[in-house]
Amino acid sequence: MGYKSGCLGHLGHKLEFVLIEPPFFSETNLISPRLHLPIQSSWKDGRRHPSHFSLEEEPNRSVMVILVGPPGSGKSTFCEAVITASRRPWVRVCQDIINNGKAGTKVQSLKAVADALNEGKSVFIDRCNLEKGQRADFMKLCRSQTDIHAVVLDLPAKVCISRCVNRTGHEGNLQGGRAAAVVNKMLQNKEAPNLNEGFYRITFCQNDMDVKEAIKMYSELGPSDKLSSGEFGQKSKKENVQPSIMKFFKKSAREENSQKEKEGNNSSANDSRNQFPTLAFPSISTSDFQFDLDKASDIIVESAQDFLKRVDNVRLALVDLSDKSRILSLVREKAGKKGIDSNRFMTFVGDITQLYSKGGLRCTVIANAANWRLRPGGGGVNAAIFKAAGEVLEVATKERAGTINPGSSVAVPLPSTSPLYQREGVTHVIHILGPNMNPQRPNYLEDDYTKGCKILRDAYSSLFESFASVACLERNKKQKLVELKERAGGESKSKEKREEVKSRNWGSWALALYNTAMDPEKHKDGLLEISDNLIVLNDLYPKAKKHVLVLSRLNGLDCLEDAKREHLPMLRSLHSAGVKWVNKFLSEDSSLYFRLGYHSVPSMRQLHIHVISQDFDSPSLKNKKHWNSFTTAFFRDSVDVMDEIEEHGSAKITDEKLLEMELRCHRCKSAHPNIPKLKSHIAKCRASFPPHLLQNNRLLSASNNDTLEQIS
DNA sequence: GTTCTAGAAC
DNA sequence: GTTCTAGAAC
Repeated sequence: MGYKSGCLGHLGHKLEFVLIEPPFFSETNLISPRLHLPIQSSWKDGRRHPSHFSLEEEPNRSVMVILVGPPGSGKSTFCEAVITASRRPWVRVCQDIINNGKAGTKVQSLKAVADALNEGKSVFIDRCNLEKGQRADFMKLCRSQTDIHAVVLDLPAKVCISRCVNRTGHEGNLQGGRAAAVVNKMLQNKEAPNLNEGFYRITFCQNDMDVKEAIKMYSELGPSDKLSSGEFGQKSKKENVQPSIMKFFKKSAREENSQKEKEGNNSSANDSRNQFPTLAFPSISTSDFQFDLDKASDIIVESAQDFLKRVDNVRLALVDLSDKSRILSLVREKAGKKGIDSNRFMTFVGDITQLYSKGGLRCTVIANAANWRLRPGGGGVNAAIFKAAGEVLEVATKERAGTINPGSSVAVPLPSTSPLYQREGVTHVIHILGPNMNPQRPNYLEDDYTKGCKILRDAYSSLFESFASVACLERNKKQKLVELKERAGGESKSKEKREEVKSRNWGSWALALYNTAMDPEKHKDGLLEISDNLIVLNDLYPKAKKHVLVLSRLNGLDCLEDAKREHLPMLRSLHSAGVKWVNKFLSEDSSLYFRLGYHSVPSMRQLHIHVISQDFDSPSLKNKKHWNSFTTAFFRDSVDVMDEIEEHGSAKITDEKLLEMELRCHRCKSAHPNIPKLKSHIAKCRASFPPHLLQNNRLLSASNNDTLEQIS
């Protein structure tokens, strides 16, 4: 680990200190689903799910101290003084040095804070934090077992300025003459912390004496101590500066948490987190099939983590009946260690057939630990689900499949007449069969865990993939329903609307490709290939080393949304032309990788495939929209588009909101605070591409044997 | 789609 | 002070 830690003797106590320093914040460490917390407002609520509270595990309460003060107010000195004298494990997160000793970003700080809190450490947030908005993101990271404090270093501006002017070697490089201007400007926008923001305690320090007292107070705050709540030391209320320290007993923590647990379960029906498609699943193979719990829990956590990295706006919940469940606690522990966002992957104690009615957990899809015949009975989850869903599930299952192999799954839409649908809101049951280590049951693996683990991995990956496609279908259905309602609501109005949508207003700049396609001879310069039905040209502003457009010449086929079954021959020829150029480029530089695809909502009129190398090494790639248009689901691989149109008559168009997503490396999925940082990362990232891209020839490379075959 | 620029963030 | 983003204009 790249942080320093150690022990110092202090009054006979063991003292631990932790100073964050590079290379702890290397880019690879930024791979953390938890980063969604500050970025994705939809998971604002950072509390752990009620089912995550367990009496034995409850750690001492940690404290998040947000320091508030301009440069020169002595924030760093404050932290260091407390950390060297305290018995509590503290982490100081200082944005000025977080990036390999240099100034870093807020996202990096947020990540460091989240990590420290996850480890049960207390945190000093050493940045100015003068405005409410600057504090808010950090406060969102807080979980229920952490108290948020503010220490306001409210010293006279001239004191701060003179300290800045006189200091040398400041971490944030703010020193000398320009400091005065910066401090004054910052103080103009100062918003004093308020308890309403969510602080448990706020300590104001008006002078050096106050600061000393506050340092003493925090230094003496032992691991299980708790300061009293409220505002202290504001203006001249000196009597409150030295607050009483009360012992915080574990017992009271337990009581509080069990209370929270109750409240959580009752109110979670309206919980905003319930709006995401959620898959509830039992642990596969670990009960009747006697699969090793430790191995199984590893596989569950890894599979879930991998899935959640790739798919947004979904949740997974591992469910077991008993709160003493060994598999639940193993998974909880391992998921915690990996820093998986517990709002997206949770463990839940309850009956999988009554999650909503009894537990308040809305799960649109549940998994069934099925038998190979896909028949009811046998006891356990399988019997319970078939019983709760009624006969209609048996019928619906039979329509889909007769039997199932270990390691695979079968998704069955649940008829709306099923009680499970009506009462619990379950739209699909996914049957899944895992490996069997029980000699009494079919397909006994004779303790071959190499095979067993592979099958279990396959089973979970098949389950999660089924869930993803089900969730996607449901989402589209809802959208269509809304559209239908709108149309029924006002035929004349909606007619106009549709016309408007259909004849989308393309700006003059958006017609360049259309004009070229209609009259290529006029725009011959720079065209790589012209035929009767298509044109290939270099993108005027290439976003990678190689970036060409394969343009349809069909008038009226403006964008992906317009592409229907009758256009399939055109789509196939565009694709083949693209693959041909990929092969040419690969023969010139075999180190490249390529993708061929469409933008869900293009900026330029006239249907075109982007053929783009995956280095994204280009000065024309300048902003978030550029990046996300090629690396999120906004980019629709040509192979998928052809499959979808063949199967459903049209291709899925993804939401333009994807373009606003955080910046993630397209290979290792690490998050980055801005485009320059992202670009320097991707210049060196050599992680393998996500598994999804390695399938179905979505990614073309010199080593891809099928590349050549695709031309024919 | 790009360019320009105000202002947010540091 | 500088760096970076996001929105307007084209």
